[in-house]
Amino acid sequence: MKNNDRKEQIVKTAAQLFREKGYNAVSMRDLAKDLGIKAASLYNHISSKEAILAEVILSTARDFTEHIDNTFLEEKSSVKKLEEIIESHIDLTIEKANFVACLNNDWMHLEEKNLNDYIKMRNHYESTLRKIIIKGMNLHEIEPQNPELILFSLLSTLRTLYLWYPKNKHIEKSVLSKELKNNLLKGIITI
Amino acid sequence: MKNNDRKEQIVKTAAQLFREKGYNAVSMRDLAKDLGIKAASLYNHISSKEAILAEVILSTARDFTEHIDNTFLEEKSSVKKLEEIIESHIDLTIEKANFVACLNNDWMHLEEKNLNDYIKMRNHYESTLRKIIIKGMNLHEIEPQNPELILFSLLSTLRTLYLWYPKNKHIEKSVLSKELKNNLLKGIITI
DNA sequence: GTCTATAATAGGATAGAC
DNA sequence: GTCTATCCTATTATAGAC
Repeated sequence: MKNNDRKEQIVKTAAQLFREKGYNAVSMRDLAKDLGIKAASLYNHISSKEAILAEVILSTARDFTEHIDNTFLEEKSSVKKLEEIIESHIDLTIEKANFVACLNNDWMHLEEKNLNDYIKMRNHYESTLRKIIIKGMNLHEIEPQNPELILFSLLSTLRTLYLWYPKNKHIEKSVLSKELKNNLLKGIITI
Repeated sequence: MKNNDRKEQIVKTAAQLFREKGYNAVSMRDLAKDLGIKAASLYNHISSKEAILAEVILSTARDFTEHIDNTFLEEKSSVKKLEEIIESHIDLTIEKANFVACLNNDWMHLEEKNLNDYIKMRNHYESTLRKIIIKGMNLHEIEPQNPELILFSLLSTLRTLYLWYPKNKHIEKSVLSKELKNNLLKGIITI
């Protein structure tokens, strides 16, 4: 097996285990067992357990960052931008649920430098979303409310979609997208 | 110090540490250190680390269960009941944020029997809330949508309020309550 | 009720053979 | 690239002195 395939496989399997049991409850022996190798062999592909976590979380954080940066720059209404953001969360949740779950649950187990990078990206994400909300408010597209509360109620739902989706896989993505937008936006959009 | 005071103090301190670092990242030495005693002394008050977690989580789950059971039995509209449920989440989050955080993050580290009890209570909670939503839908108080999605988008926000509140303590509870109800319900209530 | 000492186990990581 | 063997440390929990 080529080195990079193996590494990818390790990271992917780790994401699944971390999601199920939490980072600290998964041992390198557990991970190796799931891959059908011995724990020592893992270190030919990765430098440490934390490096795996960093790969899982930071790659996913970069995905989210890229999406919102693109959306931010578009020439569209704020409401349309919020809809695109909702869609990007649905897409990423469906595409890599275990990675998104890890990002949500285990970021605090990153060490120094990786933790810093993650927090920077998260702050950037929230601040970009905040700008979109406030601009929408100024242009009377969005109800004048506490923007922090809107930011929170939106993100809290989008960030935990990974908990809900597996139990409701039967729902069409297009239906989910439409209903979730309705659900989250109708409360904050001027009629 | 009386035995029960000490036990309460242990559970409360544990909840704070679990919230900050996650159950598995907190050692009995860490916990003892915060209490100014040695790890071995903890076992005069509690039987195991997991028993502390169970106390934290199950007591909080019982609080939530009691609240929703009371609300369910009242002679009020479904929307009024949802407002009461939102309020109970705000109250419990403010009152015992660390406990609520643990319940959300560390329930999967409960063992056999306690895990079972927790999941039973959670299922009961969700099924009661589901009934309220569906009744409201039948009475045309709530927009006809996928009830599972409404259930999820409500709960996802209410359950993670503990993440948001500490950063926004300056907001008046009455304002938070009013704006959050607006935010969460206006999207699902018939105009 | 708290201490010291220690048992028993599990964890991350490395060395070196193949 | 994977293995066995092993190091070193950390962990939960108990025994028994004070």
